[in-house]
Amino acid sequence: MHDKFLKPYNPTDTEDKIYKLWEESGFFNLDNLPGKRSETFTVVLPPPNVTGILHLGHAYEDSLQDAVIRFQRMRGKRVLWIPGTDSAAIATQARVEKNIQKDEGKSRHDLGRDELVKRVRTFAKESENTILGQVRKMGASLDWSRYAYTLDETRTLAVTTAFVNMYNSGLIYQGDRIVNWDPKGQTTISDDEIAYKEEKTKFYYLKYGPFTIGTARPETKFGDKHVVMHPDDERYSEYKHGQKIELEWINGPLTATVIKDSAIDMGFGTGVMTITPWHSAVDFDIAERHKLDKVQIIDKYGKLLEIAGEFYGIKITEARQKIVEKLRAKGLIVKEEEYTHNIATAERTGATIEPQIMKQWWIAVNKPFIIPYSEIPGIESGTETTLKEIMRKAVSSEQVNMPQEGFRNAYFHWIENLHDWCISRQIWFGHRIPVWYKRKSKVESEKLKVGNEEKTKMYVGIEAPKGEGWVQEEDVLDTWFSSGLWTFSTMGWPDITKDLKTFHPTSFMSPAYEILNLWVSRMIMMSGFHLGQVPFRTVMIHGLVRAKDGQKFSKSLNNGIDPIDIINKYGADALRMGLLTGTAIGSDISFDENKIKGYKNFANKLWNITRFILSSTETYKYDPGFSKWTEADKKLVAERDALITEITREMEEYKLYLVAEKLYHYTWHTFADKIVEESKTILGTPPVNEGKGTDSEKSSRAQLLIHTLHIILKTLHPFIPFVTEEIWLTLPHNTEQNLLMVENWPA
RNA sequence: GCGCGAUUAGCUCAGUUGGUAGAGCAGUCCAUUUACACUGGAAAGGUCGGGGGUUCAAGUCCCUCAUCGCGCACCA
Repeated sequence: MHDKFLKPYNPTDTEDKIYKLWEESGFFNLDNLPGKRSETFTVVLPPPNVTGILHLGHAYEDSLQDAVIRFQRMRGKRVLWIPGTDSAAIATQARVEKNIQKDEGKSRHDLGRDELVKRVRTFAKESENTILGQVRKMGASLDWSRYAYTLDETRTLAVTTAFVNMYNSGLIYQGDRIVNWDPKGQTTISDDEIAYKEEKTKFYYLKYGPFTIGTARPETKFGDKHVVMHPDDERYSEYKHGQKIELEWINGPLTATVIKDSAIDMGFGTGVMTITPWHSAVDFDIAERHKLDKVQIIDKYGKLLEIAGEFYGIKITEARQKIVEKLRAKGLIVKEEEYTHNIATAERTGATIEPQIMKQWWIAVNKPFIIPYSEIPGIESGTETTLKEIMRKAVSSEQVNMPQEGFRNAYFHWIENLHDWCISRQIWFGHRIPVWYKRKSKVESEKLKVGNEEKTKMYVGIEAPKGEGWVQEEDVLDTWFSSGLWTFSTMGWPDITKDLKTFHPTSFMSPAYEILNLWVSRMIMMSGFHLGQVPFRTVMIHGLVRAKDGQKFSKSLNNGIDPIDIINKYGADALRMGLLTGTAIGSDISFDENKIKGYKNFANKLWNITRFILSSTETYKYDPGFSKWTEADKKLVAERDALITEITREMEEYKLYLVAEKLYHYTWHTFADKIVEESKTILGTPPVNEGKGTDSEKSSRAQLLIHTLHIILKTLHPFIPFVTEEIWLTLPHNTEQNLLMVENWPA
C-alpha cells in the first residue's frame, strides 16, 4: 500500500498534479482516445465573458458539463468538448471604461477608438488567462487544442460571413426605426437587455383642444400634433379621421390632426392620446401606419431640443416639474392622479431607456426567405420560411429536445412576441459591421433626422472593397450575434471542416435560464439559417447559484464567493459534488459552504475506504472474472449492480443530482458502514486479528471489496474526478497504470 | 394584464408511470488508542401551503384560493 494513504486525503497536493497528468495524456482530445469508438458526443462550452473572474455559476456549469462529458467518455463515445471565451462586447468595454475613468479620469472619447480597443484587448487577454486557469482548476476535461475566442480570426470570419449571407438573403437590413437608446451607455440595446422597474409617478390629464388626454410624461408632448382615438369609440364619433383642430398647447397655438386607430385602448384614461412617434414604440407604429411625420424631442444625451422652446437644453429628468408648472399656469391641467407603471431601464447601466428613432442594423425575424437546405422537420429545403418559423419548428419537432416543460413554454411564448432584432451597437469593442460607405465619414446626425443622411454608396462584404475613400461602418455587432454562431463557428465554419461534418449538431447544451432567450434561441436561429441544422439535441436549462439566504450574488451586496477560495479550502471535487447534489437541474441552488465541507469529508472517506481495503486484501490477487461468490455476497453484488443500472439510466437522462446522491449514500452508508464493517469479521483487520471466515468466504469477500471499490471509483469519477483518479492510479490492481478517465463505465 | 415555477422535517432540497413520506446539514443520546474524529451506532423530527374534486388509493392528477419568486407584454 502506498504511504500516502497513511495521511488524510489532501486535495491541494493532488488536484493540479492530476490535471497535468490528464492534459499530458492527450485524452482531452478525442483523436487520442483509446479503443474503438463510433458514436460521437459533443458539447460546446458556453463561453465565459472575458470580464474578469469566474463566479460560482460558472463553477456549477463546468461541473455539470464535465460530469456529463466524463460519463460519456467512459461510455466509450467519441467525446468532444470545445472550450472558448466570449469578448462580450458591451460588458467588457464598459468594465474597462469604468476602470480608466476611475484610474485616469478619462473617457473613451479622450482615448479614441484605437487606444480604447487596445486597452480592452489587453484587459480581455489577462482576464482570459485568469478564467482559463479557473476552468482547469475545476477539472474540466476540455479539448484545449480546439480553443476558440469570439474575436479570433476564425470566429471573426464566421461572423462577417454570417452577416454578409444574411444581408444577401434580405434578412439583415438597415433602417430608421425605434430603438432602445441607453443615454448613459450611449448605445442601443436589444429588447432582451431591458429590465423593467416599477415606478410611482403622477398621471396627468391635459386639456388638448376639445379633448382630455392622459400622460405620465408631459415633458415629451411638445410636438404632439396628432390626436388618436379608437374608430369605434362613440364618445368621439363627431370627430373624423384627418380632421384639423386648432388648439392652444404648451408653447402656443397648434393645428392638430385627428387620427383613428384601433391600437387605442378605449378603456384606458379618456380613450384619447396624442402621439410622440420619435420616442415611443407604440406611437411609432401608429405614425408608420398613417404615414405621419415624426419629430425628435429629446437628444442622445437625454436633453430637450429646440422644439421645447424655453425648455431647450434642459435634461429630461429635470424638465417635468417645470413643464407641469407652465401647463398649470396656462390652465391646461385637468387633473392629476397617482400612478404606478413600469419603466424600461438598461440592465447594464441602470439608465432609463429613451426610445429614439435611429438608423440601425436589424435582423428581420418574420420576413420570408427561401432556405436552401434544411434538416428540420416541417421546413423543407428550397421552400419559403422565416427565422421565427425555424426557431419554433426546431423545438416543436423535438429536433431540439427541451425536456423541461416550463422552459419550453417560456421559449415559445418569447418567440410569439419576438420583434426584429437590433444588432448594431454604438461601441468600439466587438465585431465591426462589415459594411463600407463611400464618403468622407459617417454623417454625424446629431439631431437624428430621418432622411438627412448624405447619399452614399454602400458595400457589404467579407473584406474591405478595393479603391479609395471607403470607410467602414462605425458600429459593432451585438455580442449575441457571434454567440449565436458558437456551436459551428467553434468548428471552423464557414469552412466545411471535418469537425463540422462529424460533430454538428452538438449533443448537449446547458445554459442558465437567464440566457434562454438571449442565447439559446439565437443559436437555433443562426444554426437553422446557416446550416439548416439545429445547434444541439438536448437543452437542459439550469438555475442560478445563489447565496445561502437565497439572494443573488452581486457586487452591491458584496456577498460574492470566488470558487478558487472554496477549492483551496475544500478541493475542487468537494465543490463539484456540492454544486451537483441536492437540487434538480433547473432550480436555483442556494450555496452552503457547510455542504461543500461535507463533500470534502466524503473524499476523505473514500480515501480511507481504499486504505482499509488495500490493507485487508493484500494477500488476495484481483480477479476480474471472479464468480465464486458466497450466497451473502451474491446478494450484495446483485444489489450493487441494480443500483449501477439505475444510475446509468439516470445519467443518460441528465439527472446528475439523483446519481450523485445515490452514489454518495451507497458508498458511505452501504459500502463503508455495512459491507466494509462486516468484512472485518470475515477477513480480520491484519495484522492484528485473524478473520473468522472460511477460505472461500474470505476470497469472495476480498473480491467483493476490490470489485466494488473499482466500480465506485468509476461511477464517482464524473463527479469527483481528482480523488478517484488519484486513488485509481495507485491501486495495485491497476497494473497497466491506465487513467481512470478513459476506463469503461461499469454497465 | 398574460404565462411559468415554487410551497414537503429546524435549514437546503429530492421524491420517476398515482401504491406505506426520503437525503444532506443542523440538533439529541450513546460509543472512543476504531480504515477514517474529516468517525461509528441509535433515536427523534412531516395533517407534503389552505380548501374542494377524481380514484380502491393523491405529495403526485383536476379545480380553486393564498403567499413567494421569475419570465413576457404594456396604456398614452
